Amino acid sequence: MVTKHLLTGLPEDADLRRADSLAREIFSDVANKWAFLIIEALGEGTLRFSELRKEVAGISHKMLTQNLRMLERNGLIDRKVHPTVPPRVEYTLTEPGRALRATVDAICGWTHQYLGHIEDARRHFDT
Amino acid sequence: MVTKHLLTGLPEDADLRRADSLAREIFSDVANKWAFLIIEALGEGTLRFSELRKEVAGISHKMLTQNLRMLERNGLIDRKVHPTVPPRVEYTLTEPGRALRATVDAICGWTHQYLGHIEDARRHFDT
DNA sequence: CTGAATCCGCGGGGATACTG
DNA sequence: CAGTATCCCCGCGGATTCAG
Repeated sequence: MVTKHLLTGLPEDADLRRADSLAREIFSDVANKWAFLIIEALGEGTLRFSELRKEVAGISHKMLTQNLRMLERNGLIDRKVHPTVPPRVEYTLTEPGRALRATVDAICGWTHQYLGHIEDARRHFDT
Repeated sequence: MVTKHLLTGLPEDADLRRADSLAREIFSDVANKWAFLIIEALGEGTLRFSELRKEVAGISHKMLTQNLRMLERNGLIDRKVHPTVPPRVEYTLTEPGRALRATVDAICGWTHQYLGHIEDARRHFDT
């Protein structure tokens, strides 16, 4: 089955192996907290660079640009430059980006839902 | 609204702020590729340390133990030690862990679904 | 304001050796 | 086999500077 091997297994077929390695690469790109937080911050709206910087608490200038480039390259966000001075650049989620945001939302929901369980588990573990 | 501030914002209320910082911490722990790949590998079943090592391609001994400890501490996996020699340790997802796995599955599905879009976006970007 | 480039310190993470 | 501890190096990522 394909899904079984999509990210962790070792498919025999050359095509599957190629698709798998690509999926792995995308997964490694996208499955990091900064990318998720940026996607979450964008939501349904549009934000400028400096707004994102404020919205995503704790992110550095460099990490923000780096992740924005990555997300743009993978087609998750749309980057619109207004040729004004000073420049104004607006970022928006594309359709694939919004689709991924749904799953990031799910993770946020999960975190929210299990906060109590996790606190308990931690207290129990730290002894 | 709570969810708006759950991960990115700055709530005014002290309780919310505390919950938020905790949520952030959990999010930072859990939202990394190795944790996801381990969760995905465990799936519905039970795996030993050495089996996980094989299943999660490319993970090092150290990263595996480190992430397993973290996941155990947060109550996402159950660690069962069989007092035999040689030792036998089995890992299984707990209920919260399985709940999170559903969302990780969603990300895998997303990756699969948008592979084509992403390839195209990349080709277009790399010019 | 956005963002590329450079410098650099610190810690992530690999390899290895050792215990139970 | 599972897990901890130690060493060590490379690269992530922060701070700063310069450009458009």
